[in-house]
Amino acid sequence: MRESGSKATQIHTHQPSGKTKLDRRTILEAGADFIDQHGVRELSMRRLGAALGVEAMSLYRHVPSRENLLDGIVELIMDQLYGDPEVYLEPRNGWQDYLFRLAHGLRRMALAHPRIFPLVATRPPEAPWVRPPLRSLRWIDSFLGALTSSGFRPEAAVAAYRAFSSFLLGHLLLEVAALGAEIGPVETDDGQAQETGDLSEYPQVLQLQDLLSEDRSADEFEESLENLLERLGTLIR
Amino acid sequence: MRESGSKATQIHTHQPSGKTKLDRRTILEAGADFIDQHGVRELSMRRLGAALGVEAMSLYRHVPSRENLLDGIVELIMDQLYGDPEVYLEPRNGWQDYLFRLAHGLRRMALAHPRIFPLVATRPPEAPWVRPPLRSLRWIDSFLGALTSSGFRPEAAVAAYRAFSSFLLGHLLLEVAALGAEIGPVETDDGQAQETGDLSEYPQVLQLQDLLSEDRSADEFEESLENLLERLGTLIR
DNA sequence: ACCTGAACACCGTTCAAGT
DNA sequence: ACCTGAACACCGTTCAAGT
Repeated sequence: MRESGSKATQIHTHQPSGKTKLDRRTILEAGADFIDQHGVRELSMRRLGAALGVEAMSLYRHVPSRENLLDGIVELIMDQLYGDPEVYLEPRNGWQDYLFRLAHGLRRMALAHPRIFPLVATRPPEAPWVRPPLRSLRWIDSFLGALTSSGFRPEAAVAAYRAFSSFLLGHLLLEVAALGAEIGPVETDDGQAQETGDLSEYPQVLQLQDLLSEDRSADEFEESLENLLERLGTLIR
Repeated sequence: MRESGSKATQIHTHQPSGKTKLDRRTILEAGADFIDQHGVRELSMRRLGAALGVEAMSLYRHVPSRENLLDGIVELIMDQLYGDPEVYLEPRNGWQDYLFRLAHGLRRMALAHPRIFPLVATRPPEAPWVRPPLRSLRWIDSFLGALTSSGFRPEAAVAAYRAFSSFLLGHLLLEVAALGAEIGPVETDDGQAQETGDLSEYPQVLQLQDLLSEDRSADEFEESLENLLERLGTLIR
């Protein structure tokens, strides 16, 4: 009956049986699990309560609303980045190594939680200049510090922060979207499960379909990141 | 009582008084208007019905579900790109001019409908290789044709399509998010209206706050696009 | 042929009541 | 102190009934 050390910081499956003490953290973890398995659309307060073996209304003792719950889940997932041993808060081998590790850490996070990442990308941030996917002040501070301490002028560091955010957001969102299409149509109970129809009107698409369907996302990520780092290098002076 | 030529292809405000014939197109336009004004979260079938001066259940005669309605709205907005006189379906002054115009056309669309663009970005596409924000087969075909006819090998054209999509998605999503933050907190009835708290733990952020708050999105777009076009140029052979 | 009323199975959220 | 039952005001969607 006893569960093994249940304070693990990673996301783990919560069975209805595991009647832990029900604090905010437990609820957020269960919520993240739920979205990983069934998608955001399926997540209701009642169902999440049921998953925790508790009446839905009990959640409101620890979480003020469903909106706040979603924000909390995004924050929880972002916090996993601190636990990633490959990612440093301070640069150790120059700013390129720092950015390289940060980018790959974020990519691992996105691929580990493909159904949560769209939330990371689209939930309104707490300030307009806090840009997804680097949604936490602590990481933004770390980012800017790493660059200014490496010789970037303030303007250049901020420009780098913006270019970095937009590159990661675009690439990772497309990558998890492609992944989501493979995972499950549970999210979409309607028309978009439609097969790709008649392509005869689209000769280019028809002819290049094999190339289009190929998955080159890992290589693309590497190449685009390398290009970005080079470009950012020109900002130093 | 008579309205001026009401077949206009642009989005226009539908008052409850304007009892048009209620077909799918009318419903989609009213839906787009509604989202522009109140955000997706506020859009319910009942409220959209009311906005059209009709009982909510009547909508189901023309639209199979709310999900399908949202997809239809995205499609409607994307179709506006065909009406943009600055954007060409066929290249007229080389592939760079073609891509430049296409990118700017998409940006105009995103900025005209900042609350709809996140839907363009995140709705599951009809095939995994159909990437937002270029969500239509017709545009993808146009894109690939423009590049192959300009000397891009098939692999290079596809690589360009991917890089172009990811650049636009990242940049435009961040741009409309920043815009949305300025527009209205109607979307967010909860905690995220919080003011930016104590920044004393984040010295870099504190020091660079003015730079961070500056809006440089138009310049950034131009510069990043130019850089992208240069990079794509190296793919020709 | 097109719209509607009533109904069903859900929601998020509140609050007095229970233990 | 923490959880619950019942209730409120909403949802999306179905379908027999109205015109």
